[in-house]
Amino acid sequence: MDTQEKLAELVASLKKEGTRITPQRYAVIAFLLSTDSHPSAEEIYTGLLPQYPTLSLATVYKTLHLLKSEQEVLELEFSEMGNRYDGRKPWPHPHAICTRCRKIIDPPMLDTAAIIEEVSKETGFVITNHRLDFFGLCAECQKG
Amino acid sequence: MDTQEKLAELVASLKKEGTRITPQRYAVIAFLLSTDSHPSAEEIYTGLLPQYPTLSLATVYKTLHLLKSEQEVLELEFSEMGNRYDGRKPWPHPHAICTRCRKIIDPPMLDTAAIIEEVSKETGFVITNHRLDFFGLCAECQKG
DNA sequence: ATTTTCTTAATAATCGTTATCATATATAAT
DNA sequence: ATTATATATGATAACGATTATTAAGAAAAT
Repeated sequence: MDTQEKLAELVASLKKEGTRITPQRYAVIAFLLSTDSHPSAEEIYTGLLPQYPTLSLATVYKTLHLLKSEQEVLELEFSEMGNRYDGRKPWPHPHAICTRCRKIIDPPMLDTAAIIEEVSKETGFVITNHRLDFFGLCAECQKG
Repeated sequence: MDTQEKLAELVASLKKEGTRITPQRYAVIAFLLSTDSHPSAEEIYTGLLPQYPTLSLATVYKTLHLLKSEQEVLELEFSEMGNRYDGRKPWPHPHAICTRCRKIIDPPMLDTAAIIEEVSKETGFVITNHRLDFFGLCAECQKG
């Protein structure tokens, strides 16, 4: 399924639940589905500002919350570098994060299900969410 | 090695590097080594206040930074629930976090080295740090 | 003892995020 | 198409955890 299809589907599903699709919301959603870069709220805001000069950062945050409540965006909380958002893979998955250029990429899937099963057995927890972050230097930043 | 030994050793090592061991610093370090509860800065502060009524929260933060720079405390950043600190196992390791009572426990070691090796190969990153968090309900909170 | 250097306590500043609220607008009903 | 009205927007204030600032205090060096 390509980006356009995903966009249409997501918008339709939101509409069905009674959510109004404003130009601002549409723009934020389209932006999120257009990139693998895990943008921050600020980056979404400044990225859209040229085309939506009256857009408010508050609206970006509100749209992100809306999508989060519908499980349509993954929020990665970082206290140092601010939160980042993934609209393409809005489910928990591992990330590799470059501490120099702050690039975030998705490593090919590890067997997270097996790991979670093990932790669950060892701790007695019912695991409902996870966060697997690997910090280091990306290939490009190793050269510089 | 018990807590008292660890405390003496850590204090000696800090002293050797020219760090002054003030009563406040000693108290924060002793508090951190006395618990597996992964306390917040605020909890350390309020925990010590009865015995150190003039203690400042800023001093707690500064001491935590000092220990972090010496790799003697592990800082777990959470933007929602605030940062938590682990002075007993100050190296990266997995955590199981109860989303209801906010308890944090250490699951018996997974083979994190193998996982990191795999991520490193797949991404080309040099991995220098990691954060493996598993969120859910602890055994007690499943009952309530 | 005096000087220098480091540390503390109190509090102001910071910054990403959230809340507030008057105005604007998407949608449904007419 | 117009209108009604519930909801969303934009501007900005408030928030809260952390960090910075700075005058006063304590430890070490001379």
